[in-house]
Amino acid sequence: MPKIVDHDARREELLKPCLELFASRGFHAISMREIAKHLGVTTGTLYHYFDGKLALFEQMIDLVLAQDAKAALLEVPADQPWAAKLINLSQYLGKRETHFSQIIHVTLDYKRHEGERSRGLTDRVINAYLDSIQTQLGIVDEAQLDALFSVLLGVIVYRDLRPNAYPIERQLAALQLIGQEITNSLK
Amino acid sequence: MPKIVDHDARREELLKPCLELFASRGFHAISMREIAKHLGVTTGTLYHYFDGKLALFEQMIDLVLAQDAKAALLEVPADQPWAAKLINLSQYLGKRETHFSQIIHVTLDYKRHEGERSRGLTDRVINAYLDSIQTQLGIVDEAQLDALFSVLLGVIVYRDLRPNAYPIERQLAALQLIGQEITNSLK
Amino acid sequence: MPKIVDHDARREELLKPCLELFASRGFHAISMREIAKHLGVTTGTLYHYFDGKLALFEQMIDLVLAQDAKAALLEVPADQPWAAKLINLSQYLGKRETHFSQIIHVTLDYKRHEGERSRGLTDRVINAYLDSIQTQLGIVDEAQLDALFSVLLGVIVYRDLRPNAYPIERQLAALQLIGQEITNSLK
Amino acid sequence: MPKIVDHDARREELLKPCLELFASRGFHAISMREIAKHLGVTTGTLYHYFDGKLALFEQMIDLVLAQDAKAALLEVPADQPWAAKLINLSQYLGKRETHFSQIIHVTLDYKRHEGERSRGLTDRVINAYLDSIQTQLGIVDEAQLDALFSVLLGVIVYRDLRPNAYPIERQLAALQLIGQEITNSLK
DNA sequence: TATGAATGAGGCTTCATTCAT
DNA sequence: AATGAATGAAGCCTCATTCAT
Repeated sequence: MPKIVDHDARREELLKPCLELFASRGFHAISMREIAKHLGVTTGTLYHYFDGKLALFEQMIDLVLAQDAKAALLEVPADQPWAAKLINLSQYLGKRETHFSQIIHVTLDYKRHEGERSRGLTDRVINAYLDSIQTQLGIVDEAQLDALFSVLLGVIVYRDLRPNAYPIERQLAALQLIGQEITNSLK
Repeated sequence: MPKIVDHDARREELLKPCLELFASRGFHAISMREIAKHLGVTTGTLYHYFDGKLALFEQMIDLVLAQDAKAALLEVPADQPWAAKLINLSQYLGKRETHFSQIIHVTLDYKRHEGERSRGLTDRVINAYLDSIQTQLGIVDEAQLDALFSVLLGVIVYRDLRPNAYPIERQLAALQLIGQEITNSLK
Repeated sequence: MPKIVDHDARREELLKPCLELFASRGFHAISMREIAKHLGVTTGTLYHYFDGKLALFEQMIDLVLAQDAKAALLEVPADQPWAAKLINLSQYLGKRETHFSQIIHVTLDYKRHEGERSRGLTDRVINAYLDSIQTQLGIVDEAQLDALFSVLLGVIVYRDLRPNAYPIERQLAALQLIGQEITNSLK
Repeated sequence: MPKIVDHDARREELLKPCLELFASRGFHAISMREIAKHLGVTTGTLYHYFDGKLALFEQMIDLVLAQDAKAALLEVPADQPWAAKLINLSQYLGKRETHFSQIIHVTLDYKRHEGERSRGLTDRVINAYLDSIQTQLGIVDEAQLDALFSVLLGVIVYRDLRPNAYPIERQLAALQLIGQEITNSLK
C-alpha cells in the first residue's frame, strides 16, 4: 500500500520536467533516451513507470491539468468588479506566460495524434481552462467566453512567436480601444 | 535535348500539397516517404528538387507566403468605414480558416527548429501577415495592431482545438460587448 | 542490477572480426548491415557500442595497433647477428602475411578520409611499425630504416596483388643479389 | 566510320581525369554524379559512353596502361651499365610518383571487386609493369624481378602514406648498404 | 526498483541507373 | 549526342520498446 504512494510520487517527479521538454521540442522530435537523460534515469526506468511514450505524454498533461486547477483556485480574487478581475487574470497569465505557452504547444501537439486514440484529452484540457475563466470572471454568455478565451490564447501564442510584442495587459487595454473604434465606426 | 520540365513549376507543384501534410501531422511526424507517396513520386524525386526535408519545409512556407501576399492584395476592399473593413477581414479569414490554421501550425512547428538555423523565417511569416492587416485596416497604433493580430490568431487556434466554438465573426462581435463591459465596470 | 556485460570487452569482441571485413571489402564497400550480420548482431547494437561507422573503423585500427605492439614484444629475438634478426623478422612477417596485408589495406583506406578529421591515425600506424622494426633490428640510419620498411611493405602489397610471387624470405635473398649487381656494375 | 573515331576520342577525353578521382577517393566513395560534375557533363552522358560505373573504371585502367606502355618505351635508355639503368628508372619513377601512386590505389581498389568479375585485369596491370621493368633492366632471374618490383612498389606506397620519407633514389642507395650489412653479418 | 544491452522497424538521404525528350 | 527527371534499392543512423539481470 504505502509502496503505491511512493510509486506515484516518483512517477510525478519524473513527469514534471517533461512539460518543458515536450513543449520546446515537440512530441516526435524528442526521444525517450533524451527524456531519460534529462531526468537522470535510463529508458528502462521510464518504461517501468509508464506504458510508453504516448502514455507518458498523456499522464504529464493530466498532471499539469490537476496542478493548474489547484493553482487557479488559489488565485480566485473573490468579489471584485469585472474589470479588476480581468486585470488580475491577465497579470496572472503574464507571470506564467511561459507555462501556458508550453501547455498550448503540448495540446496542439497532442491533438495531431488523435484519431489514433480517443480525442477526449484535448477537450478536457480546453474545458479545464474554459471553466476556470468562467468561474473566475462569472461570464455567462458563451460567445463572450469563447471570445475572451480566444484573446488570451492568441496573445500567448503571438508572444511566443514574436517575443517583443506588447505584453498581455497592454494588448488587452488596446483591445478596448479597438472596441470603441468599432462602436464609433458603426454610428 | 533535355526532358521538357519547367523545374520551378514542378517544384511548386510538389510544394503545394505539402502544407496540409506538414500542418496536419507535424514536421517530425511525417516522413519523406509518406510525403513522396502523397505526391505520387519517389523519395528520389523529392531529393532531386529539394536539398532535404527542412529545405522542402522552408520552401513550402515561402511559397505559401508569396501566394498569400497575392491573395491579400485582391481582397483589399478599398474605402470603407473601419468596422466594415474588419468585418470583411473576418469573413475572409472565416472562409480560409483551414488555410490559416495550417499556416499557424506550420509556423509554430518551424519555430522549434530555429537556433539551428537563422530565425528569419518565423519573423518573415509574422511580419507578412502583420503588414497585410495593417495595410488593409489602416491601423497606426502598434499595440492595437498587436492586439488585433492576437485576437485573430487566437480565434483560429481556438477553433482548431475546439471546432464547435463560435465562428470568427460571432466572436468578434462578442468581443465588442466585452469591451463595453469593461468600460462600464470602470465607471 | 544491470545486465552483466563488460562493455569494453564486448566492444573489442565486436571490433576484432572487423579488420578482415574492412580489409577485404574496403570502408565504403561494406555496409553497417553487413558488418552487423557478420558479427551476429543488429545495426542497433553496433550503434550502441560505436558512434558511427568511422568511429568503429578507427577504434578497430587502434585495437589492432595495441595488439600488434604486444605481439611484437614477444617476438624480439634478443641478441643475434644482424642478418639473423632480419631473417627472423621476415619469417614472422611471412607467417602473418595476411594480417599485415589487411592492416595495409585498412590504413590506405583510412588515409583517404583524412583531412576531414585529424591525420594523426595514419601517422600513428606507420610510426608504430617503424618503431617496432627499428627496435628489433637496431637500425640507426633513417634512410636505411625507410628503405627496409619500403621493402617489407612492398613485398606484402605485391604478394597481395600477385599471390604466386616469391615469398618474402626468397625476395629478401634476391634483393641482396641485386645489391651486389649494383656494386659490380659500379666498378 | 569517322564517327567512331570521334566517339572514341571523346571517350578517352572523359576517361583521363577519372584516374585521379578514383585514386584519391576510391571506387565506392565517389559517385557517378560527382564524376560527371568533375568532367563537366551529366550522368546521362556518362552512361552514353560507358556501360556502368565498373565499366568506366575498367576502361580507365586500360587506357592508363596503354599510355604508360607508350611512355615506357620512350624512356628506355638503350645500352648502359646495370646500375645506371636502375638510377634512370628510379628517377623516372620519382618524377611520376603521383601517377604511379594513383595506379596502385586504383589497382588495389579494383582487386577487391574481383570474384564478381574476371580477375584478369589485375594480372594485366601487374604484368604490364613487370614486363616494362624486365625489358628495361634486362633482369632474367624471376626472384630478382619480384624483389625489385616489390621495392619500387613499396617505396611508392610508403611515400604515399608518409610523404616526408626519403625519396626513391635515396632509399635505393640505402638499400644497397643494407645488402652489404647482411653480407658482412653473414661472414 | 533499476539498468543498459539488444532489437528491428523506420528515419533521412544518396546511389547507380534508366529513359523520354 | 546529350540532358536531367525519375526510380527504388540501399546507405547510415535513430527510434521506441523489450528483457535478462
